[in-house]
Amino acid sequence: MTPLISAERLAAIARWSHDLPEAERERARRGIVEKNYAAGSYICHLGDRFDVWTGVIDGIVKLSTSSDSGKLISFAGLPAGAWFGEGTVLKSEPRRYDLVALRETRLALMDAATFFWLFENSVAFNRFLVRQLNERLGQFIGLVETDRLLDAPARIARALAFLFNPELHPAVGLHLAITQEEIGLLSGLSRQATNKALKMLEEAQVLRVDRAGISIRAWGELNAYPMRGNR
DNA sequence: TCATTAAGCGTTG
DNA sequence: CAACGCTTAATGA
Repeated sequence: MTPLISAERLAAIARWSHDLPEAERERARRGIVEKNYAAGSYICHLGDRFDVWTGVIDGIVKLSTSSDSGKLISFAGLPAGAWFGEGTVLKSEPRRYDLVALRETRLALMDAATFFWLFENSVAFNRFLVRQLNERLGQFIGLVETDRLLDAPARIARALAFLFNPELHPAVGLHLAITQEEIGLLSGLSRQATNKALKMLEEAQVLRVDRAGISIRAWGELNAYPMRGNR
């Protein structure tokens, strides 16, 4: 049902594992199982205990929450190669948002004991964690900025820049298979608004829209959008 | 009034 | 068959 991850697969989706000495890498592997989730299904709900550090093998995971009034808020999408949840595992607290599989998704789940063992014993692992947290911090600062701009193309650009981030998601490359509907779900926009904004971004030469996917020329160009004046 | 959305449907690759 | 474009009716600012 939930088999241990193979060494090959771990190498393919976990960039961090490459930097670990063989013994540590094997120890990590034996603490990771694979699990499948159907499209649209919840991986966990806000408030749930979900004490695993999680890697995306395949598919896309959406982080979202709803306010008391029922308004939906999407944070980020996590594509293949992303690892997340270190915050909640470290603090051993309930999840602060819902996790939804946007499409058929396969996850790698590392149990908390293994995570803490690496945290206590592996220099390489900690180096990865610091780099990842630092990269995320920069992303979330940008998120606040675009939240106040409330500009549809800018919001889309931000969501896509997160997905394409080479530091966090090295597996993604310059092309990402994602539908416009999924992009809309991630950025909290309708399908029409998403389509319109994507065409504007295409017009601005920051990306190319192809069937069931998005291509970018360089991550920097996407991440820099919008470049109006000095603010 | 004008803009935006979800839903349904036709087209297409 | 799924992604996308287009139309339409509802919603609301």
